[in-house]
Amino acid sequence: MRKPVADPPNMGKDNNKVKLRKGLWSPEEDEKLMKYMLSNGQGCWSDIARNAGLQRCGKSCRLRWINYLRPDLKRGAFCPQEEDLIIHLHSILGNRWSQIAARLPGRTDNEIKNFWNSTLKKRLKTTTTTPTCSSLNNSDSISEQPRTDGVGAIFPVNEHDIDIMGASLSSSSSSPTSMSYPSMVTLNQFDPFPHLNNSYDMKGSFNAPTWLTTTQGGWGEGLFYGDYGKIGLEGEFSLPPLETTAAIANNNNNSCFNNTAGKKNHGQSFKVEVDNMFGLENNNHHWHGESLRMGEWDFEELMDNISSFPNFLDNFHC
DNA sequence: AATTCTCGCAACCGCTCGTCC
DNA sequence: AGGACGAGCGGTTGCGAGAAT
Repeated sequence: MRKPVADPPNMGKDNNKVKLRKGLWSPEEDEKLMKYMLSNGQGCWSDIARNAGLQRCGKSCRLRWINYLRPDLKRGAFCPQEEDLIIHLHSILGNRWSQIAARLPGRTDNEIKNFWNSTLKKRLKTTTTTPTCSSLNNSDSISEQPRTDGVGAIFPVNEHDIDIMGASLSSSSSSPTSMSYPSMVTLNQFDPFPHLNNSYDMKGSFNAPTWLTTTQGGWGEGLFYGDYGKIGLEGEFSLPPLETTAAIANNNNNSCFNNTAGKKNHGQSFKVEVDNMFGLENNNHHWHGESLRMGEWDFEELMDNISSFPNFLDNFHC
């Protein structure tokens, strides 16, 4: 946080040389920007700054709107599902915060980035002290590989990597014993826009896409039961393994998180069939196991496919 | 009670990309 | 073609609050 910069002495004397304010936004500035945006909508940000009567640069206004004032923002702590989704998406996308944010309704890239850097990164790091996953630090070490063509993370390229990722994610999932979840009441009370479709139903179900579905060979128990009390309790569940199986593909209802017959598969290797996962089998993009890296994908197409998971984010209630 | 340390997060900075002229 | 401009993104900074000493 930064100190609000005091109005410079000459402010207003010369409209052409008004010094722009920096630092924290005052409630008055927030109100001005909010009112302007709600009545005029988005446009050229430098015009918005000027027309709204703000001594701010357009860039600053844009940031304030996106990160704080936007009515559809969800506020409060990240719920465990969001955390796991962030970890998973980060393992795929790397530090593409805006891409990750686009898949977390109501969350901003800045928020996710801060959360990652301040919380998840550390948590993942501490989990890597275990011998089973020491060879690969954490999802960071996956994602921060040199990029090709500006494309993000390197996909797990072999079964070992996938296992490691699973181990890495496993203990990163929040345990209810170590995290305090914000209460529903608190969040709703804090919600300045109750009329909007913010969902903070802490008991709500998380209908995951088909590719997250648990099967016999898929996710282990203790993971994503759709019941917060169960999530991560085992501390050793496996990563949504960037894979699916034919069985999963056939199981196209929202039965995920409810598999009680699943067995823990930590330590096991996954069969990776990314074609199924992203529906790429008709697009000449095939998973070649050992050698395929993220940079070789059509990134946008990949993300389109991720986005197309049925009812995923729509049913994502935290 | 005072001081120091640590952490979370709002906001800035610098860069890239796309568009327009 | 290339310069100007705006939007957007990711990295970084620095302040405030709470915890620890």
